[in-house]
Amino acid sequence: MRARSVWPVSETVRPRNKGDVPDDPLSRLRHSASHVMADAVRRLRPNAKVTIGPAIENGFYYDFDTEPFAPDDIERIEAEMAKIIAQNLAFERKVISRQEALVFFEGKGESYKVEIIKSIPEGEEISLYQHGDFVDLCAGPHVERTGQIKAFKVLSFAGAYWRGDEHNAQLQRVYGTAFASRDDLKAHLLRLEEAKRRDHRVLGKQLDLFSVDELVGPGFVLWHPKGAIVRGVLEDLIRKEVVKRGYQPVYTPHVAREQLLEKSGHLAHYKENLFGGMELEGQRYLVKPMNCPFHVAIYRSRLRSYRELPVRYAELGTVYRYERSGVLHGLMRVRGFTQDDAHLFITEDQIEAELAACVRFGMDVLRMFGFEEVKFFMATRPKDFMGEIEAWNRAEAAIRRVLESTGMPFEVDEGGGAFYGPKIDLKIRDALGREWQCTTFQLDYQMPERFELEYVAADGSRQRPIMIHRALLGSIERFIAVLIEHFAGAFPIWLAPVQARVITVSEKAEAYGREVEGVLLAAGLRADADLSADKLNAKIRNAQLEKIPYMLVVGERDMAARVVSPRTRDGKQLPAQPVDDLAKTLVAEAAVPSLGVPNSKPA
RNA sequence: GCCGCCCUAGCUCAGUGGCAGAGCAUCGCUUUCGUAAAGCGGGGGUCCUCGGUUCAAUCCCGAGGGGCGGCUCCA
Repeated sequence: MRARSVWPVSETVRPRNKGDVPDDPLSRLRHSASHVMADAVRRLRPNAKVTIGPAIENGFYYDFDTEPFAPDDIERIEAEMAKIIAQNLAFERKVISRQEALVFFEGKGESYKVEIIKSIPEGEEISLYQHGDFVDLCAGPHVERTGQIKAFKVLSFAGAYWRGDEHNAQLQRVYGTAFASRDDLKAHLLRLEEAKRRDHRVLGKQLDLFSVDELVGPGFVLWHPKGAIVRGVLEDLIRKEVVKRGYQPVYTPHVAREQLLEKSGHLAHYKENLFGGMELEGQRYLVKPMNCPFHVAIYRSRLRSYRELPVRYAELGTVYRYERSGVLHGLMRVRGFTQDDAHLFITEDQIEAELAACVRFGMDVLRMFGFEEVKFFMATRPKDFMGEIEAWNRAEAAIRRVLESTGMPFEVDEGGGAFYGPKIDLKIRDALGREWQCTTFQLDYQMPERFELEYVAADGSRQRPIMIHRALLGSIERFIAVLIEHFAGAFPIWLAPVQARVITVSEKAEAYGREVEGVLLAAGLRADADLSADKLNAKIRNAQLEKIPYMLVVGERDMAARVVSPRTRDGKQLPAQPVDDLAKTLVAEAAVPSLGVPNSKPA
């Protein structure tokens, strides 16, 4: 907003102490850029009301109450910002009383600012920041002068709700970013382009991995043959590892009576996410949103002894959850997905050993994909929790001990737990430095209680087991999306839908090409042959675009010498060699990694 | 769900209130070729759906469907 008078110069760059306001130089720069942007928008649209404009992880945004922006507003706002920056105005800070602040912003008609002031606790300092004519309620800190903002960019517009609540006014958000140098900005914009290039939705189409069909329904994934191979490899791997570690595979139905989910508590806590209620013969049925109640049903199918605990049921369970249409996103956020799920039924004194084994298992699996950098998170009791606080405290203490015993640093996500128990989450870091949470281990005292699960203890008494819900990859769909983006579509050979393609130089080598393909297939490799009338260069190009790890060129020369001329997708040509030799090499290289032995390099 | 933008050939995308276009792919023919696109020719469209305005709608308006960017990293 404009002020006629300029505040007396006081401290400029001084943050007020407030825990969650970041105060690194870059955040300061970006927050200052957001003020400049707000000023620019106000110059273009004097009636726009300002709200908030924080620095965020890779830039900043500012929310306005104004008419929606159009794409070409980006340039206009940038041009206006450039002027403000060229003026090299000083950022000035002033502390005023609550009353002065209210009068000032009410006078400007800045109702959002008034609301913010009213929400500031009594006794806290209220400060204004001004550059030129633009004054904003702001805790700071800021840079000294607008001229210090040397590299910025307005990125996009979006709708956002006041205070993030959809019951509140719809605001217009402008996203931007700023960096200390033009080179840094350029690098960031390149990263954004790279992320776009790796978008699993784009690659999924290009590589013919999967699709989502309007007729089938949004959020429901169709796995094409090539995507199905990737998924199959993952599922086989999980099935094998799970058995090695003492789990028992089970299968459960996709639909169940409403009572099951009522008993599990899902109906009460998950109602808005439940898919399709149907009524048949006077019974109400629901599509399963989680596997746990079904595994519980197996557990309670007969009396259990302490001797058989821990009981570990594993299932690649497909679940359906209704997600609001606006949040669906490729394979990342869908309405039907498969979890590499498992439920462990254990005694209280098995908690630590089992959780520790889970953590090891998770780390081993993640390492197979080359995810070495893993962060640990502990999520504690949320607001809408079920059960007794004492049980929660015991569970949280156990989790803490396990995490501490691993020697790995971990962060605590207060209130981030599920409604039935606290959890451990693992986050991986992909080739672009983005973090993804896939692996999760959740302790649950509630479900056994609700279903009155029991086991007979050594002294003959009936005791209640504790459950651990765990998923390593999480949702297979989402995990594959992460893999696609991590590898930029160039899967390591053990995951590649086609591992080797035979490319004939001309029709003259067709029969030999088929023979070579046969040898590869017989060796257990996923191979095919391009016998089309395309020229060699075109065939190579197609194989490159499909990101096939090995191309085996066969022409008359190779045919005569009974060899193949291999080329890798990195563009390297390997010496011509007998097919059997190469097949052996490839089989070894394509072996599915096991026990945490990595066999993957990110693209 | 909400706000904005988008929906044209299998794919990527031009375009117009009055015959609907390109490149790639596909099909046919020619070429028989040595490491990232051979040449020529043919076929291919309810311009997302429904309704309205108009002499006339792919285009303008409305509703619906689908997609994309977002929707508290708080003054």
